[in-house]
Amino acid sequence: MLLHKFPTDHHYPFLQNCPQNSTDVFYQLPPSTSTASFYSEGPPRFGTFDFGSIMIKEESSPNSDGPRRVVGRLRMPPVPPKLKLCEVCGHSGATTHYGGTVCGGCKIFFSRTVQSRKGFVCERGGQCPMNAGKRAKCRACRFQLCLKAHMSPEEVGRLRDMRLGDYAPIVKKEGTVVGYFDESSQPPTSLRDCTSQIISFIDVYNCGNDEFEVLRAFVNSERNCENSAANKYASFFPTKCNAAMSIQSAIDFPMPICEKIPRLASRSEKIYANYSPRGKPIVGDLLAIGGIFVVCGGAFAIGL
Amino acid sequence: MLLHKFPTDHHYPFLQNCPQNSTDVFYQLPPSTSTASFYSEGPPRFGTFDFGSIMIKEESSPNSDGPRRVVGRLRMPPVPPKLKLCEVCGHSGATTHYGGTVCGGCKIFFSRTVQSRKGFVCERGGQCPMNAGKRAKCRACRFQLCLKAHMSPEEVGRLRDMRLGDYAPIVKKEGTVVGYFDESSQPPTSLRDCTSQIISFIDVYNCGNDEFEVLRAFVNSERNCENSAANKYASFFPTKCNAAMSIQSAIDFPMPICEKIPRLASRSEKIYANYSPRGKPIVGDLLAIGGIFVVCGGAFAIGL
DNA sequence: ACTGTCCTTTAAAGGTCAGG
DNA sequence: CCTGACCTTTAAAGGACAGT
Ligand SMILES: [Zn+2]
Ligand SMILES: [Zn+2]
Ligand SMILES: [Zn+2]
Ligand SMILES: [Zn+2]
Repeated sequence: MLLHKFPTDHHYPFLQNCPQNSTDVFYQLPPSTSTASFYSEGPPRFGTFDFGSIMIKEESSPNSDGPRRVVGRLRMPPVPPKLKLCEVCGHSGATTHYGGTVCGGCKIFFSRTVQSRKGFVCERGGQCPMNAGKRAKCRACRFQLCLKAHMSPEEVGRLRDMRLGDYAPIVKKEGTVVGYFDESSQPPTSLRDCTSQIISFIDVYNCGNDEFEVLRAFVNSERNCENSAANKYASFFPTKCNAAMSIQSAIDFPMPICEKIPRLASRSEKIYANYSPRGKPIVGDLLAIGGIFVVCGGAFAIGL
Repeated sequence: MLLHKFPTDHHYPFLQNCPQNSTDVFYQLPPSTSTASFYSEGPPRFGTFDFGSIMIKEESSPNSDGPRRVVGRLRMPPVPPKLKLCEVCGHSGATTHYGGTVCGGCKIFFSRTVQSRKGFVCERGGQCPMNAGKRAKCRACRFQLCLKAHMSPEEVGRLRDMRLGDYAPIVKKEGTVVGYFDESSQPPTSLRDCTSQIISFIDVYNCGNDEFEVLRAFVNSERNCENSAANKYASFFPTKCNAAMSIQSAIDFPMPICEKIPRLASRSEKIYANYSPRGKPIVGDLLAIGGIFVVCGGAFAIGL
């Protein structure tokens, strides 16, 4: 039996009922005050209006029976944790991860899947039932549900990219999850299928010169194609890098825009570069061949 | 000219130089290792490949002269901090706050300005010089520069809203900073001007049913209008709250959608609600009068 | 090798308070 | 009052490790 924490990370064990009307109600002083952290001392008390360690600095009408005004160190008011359900597996205690409201297990599953650059194919038609017990049964269906929950592959690696100074905030757009296939459709295995997918993607977003979206299309495509033909084609090209090219340029002048970097690079910079499907870090994973891009970082090639 | 759409600068600074080959290079062990935090001991050393407190768990060929493989606790590699300049005042050491790259002073200035719901008018034509020494001289110009730096008023209060469970991630759109006036234009004082600004805004975003965008328009407008007529009109209406209405509904059936809440409420929940110019928390600051909305939370009314 | 829980670290929001 | 340095708190990313 696995242990489950409710909720996973953050518990706000504080008052549940807030006053209901707007007549002036001032905080009553607790019998004793301390400067210790409000959040770290003693068991939580519910149903009462307990402000623990509020520091009193000023009082009006100090010995009247009327309300007293509390000024000074007022911590953010406690709120009961709203237990949300994981949008992938339905598990309780979900919080926001990579753009979706998911549990800790689905969080780490998504992160690892994106970083490994693996693609999965459901063996049962792409309609596997998903719950806390069955979520690990089919990785293809689980990942598809992650995407449907609006988890963003490009969020994986954000923290590393920020430290390297290469992070640019993601501008979310409506209907972001495009380019992945429906779970009901078969993954493409032909060059034609992949190409049309990319074209559709570019069409939808009208962003032919935006490398970021291009990368997204590749990452998406990668996930749905056979991992064969590997890096066979990489050796045909020189290793000079140039990712600052548009799709049109790549089509007009097919050329490699990176070299392959092994999955487990030997220098940490390379490892991190390999992890990030966004901006600078992705450089090292793309090739343009014959007018189409080929993702090869994870021993992968579209069609061909 | 009323509307000013700021240019979007989402550069994706792609690579200039990539490593040229992928020969295996393994980490060399440092002379001594410790389990203390890599980040907390001593100044970071740059330009060398120093892994500080890596815990060694496994080595291949332990006493050969060849490369050694390091496995286990690998901390994120240190990177030199990139000192950025504040986009408002030019001060060094800026980091990301409310969507802009600004210094600590401009961060807190922006937060307080948004929360106070005050509007400023430059007394010198809106072109005041701005640097670390002069930034406090003109709040109008400073705030305008904050907006130009893409700081978002709706980011203020995000943390409080998340704790209350009312936070919805902001979907950024192109040219988000619309609805504020140029510093070179005069703030509107007529109902006509304000209305046309709002209409333009709705036009641009095609989001007539999106309360969030409506609120943004109001906050923007509020900042550029006379703070007169105060809450005069609030008393004309009952105090029932209802923010779940569309613009069209408000125009078709003018009605109050909130009650006024005093600036310094006596209950912390209301204080926080009053702080947040976004989503649910704003309830308490809006009135619909005669088909137009009026922001009155901070003793404010549009035109009229 | 994959999973999931626990824990650390990071970026950024928010609170405090002395100085003006 | 307003300002800004300094500090705390939060949400979420990332790392580690034991279980399977
Ligand atoms: Zn889940
Ligand atoms: Zn399946
Ligand atoms: Zn500044
Ligand atoms: Zn000015």
